[in-house]
Amino acid sequence: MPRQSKTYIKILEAALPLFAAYGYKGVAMRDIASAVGITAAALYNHFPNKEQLHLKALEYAFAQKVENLSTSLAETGSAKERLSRFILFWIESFGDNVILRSLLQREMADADPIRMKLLVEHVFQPMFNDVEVFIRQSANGLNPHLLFVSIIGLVMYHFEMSPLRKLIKGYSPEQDEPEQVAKHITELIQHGIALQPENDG
Amino acid sequence: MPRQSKTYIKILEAALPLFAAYGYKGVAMRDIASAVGITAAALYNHFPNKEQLHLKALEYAFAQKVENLSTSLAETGSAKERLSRFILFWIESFGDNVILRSLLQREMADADPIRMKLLVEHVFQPMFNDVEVFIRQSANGLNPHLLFVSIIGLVMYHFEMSPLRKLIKGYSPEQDEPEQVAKHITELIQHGIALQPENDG
DNA sequence: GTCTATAGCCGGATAGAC
DNA sequence: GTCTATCCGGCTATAGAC
Repeated sequence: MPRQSKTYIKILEAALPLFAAYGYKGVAMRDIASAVGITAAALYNHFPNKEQLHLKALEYAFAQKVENLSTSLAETGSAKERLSRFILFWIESFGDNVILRSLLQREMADADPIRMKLLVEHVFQPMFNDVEVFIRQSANGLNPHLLFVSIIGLVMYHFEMSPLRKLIKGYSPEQDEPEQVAKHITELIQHGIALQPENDG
Repeated sequence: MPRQSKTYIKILEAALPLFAAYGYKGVAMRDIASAVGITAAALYNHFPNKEQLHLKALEYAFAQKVENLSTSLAETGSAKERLSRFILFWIESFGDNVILRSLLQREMADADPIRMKLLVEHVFQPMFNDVEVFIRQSANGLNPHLLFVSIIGLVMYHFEMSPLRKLIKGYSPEQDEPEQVAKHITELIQHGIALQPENDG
């Protein structure tokens, strides 16, 4: 395949933070162009239209992540260790990374079929494959699919809610620390909240 | 305060599903007007501009929900029952309701301070107040704020991911049933996933 | 491959008749 | 309070010179 030019990559990398912050419709071709240092007309030498530029940018952002998957989730260590690694990987890859997290957030809201397929192929399917066996043997009776979604949601929502959570009374900044979030989630998933047992039959 | 006219309410109710589906920038004043059955110019007899219409629509959508809060979360029953009621309330109010869920999703992505404040005042703060005591006494050592976010995230993400989850291998439609999701979440929060204990000290 | 200039369209908002 | 008509700005995309 033909090697991508340097400008091509520069465009993708300039576009990603803009799409993340303002959404597809909130970003003008002029905005991307000026972030790169060229004019809007020049963009059309590299992409046929805005939609394709957006799609290639998403692909560029998420395809890179796949490579790190299998290596960082190698099947070693205790169940507890592997769970911790999985959670930490999500936090570092998609939670604590404002750009990737916002892109994911906006894509799920728009729910465009083509982009959903892209995300499943590059992120969620490989991820699910890597943890399915682990999840299946660990979870006592819990459906693997549901549990997969639960763990991801547990991670992502802490970061998605960060602009809002700060406004709830009693908030303290330490709750935004990735380490605190990771610890909390790991603890919760492993043991639950231990309600006072009344009739637990 | 002056009573809102019938058309005023009709406009809000016509606008909400549009904003939910296409986002603020994805909806034109002409779109809202034609959904109501009037012209765009007529909208300006009721709202000064698009931004205010949007804000009033959000307020209308979420303010209604507050009233149901305290009644449905009355402080009766066992801890387990109250947890179940809380989870079920979120699922029925914001998860299974495509419009409210999508609105929330898009607002959190945009993170506009004024709208964040609106959501906190009308939804999250009252909700947190209602469950804080309950959460505090139940959770052994877990931070109430973090746990509050965890429970909400656990609920919401199942629904936010629904357009994407269908594409992951091994998906079955029953996983989308609100009852299944509720059961799964309640079970997970209470007991965790029960990893093989190795050194749990 | 980038520029300037511009076509063509769409969207928010206003003016003024009814 | 709603209409028609219209202004104006911003946007995607193209044409053509360099």
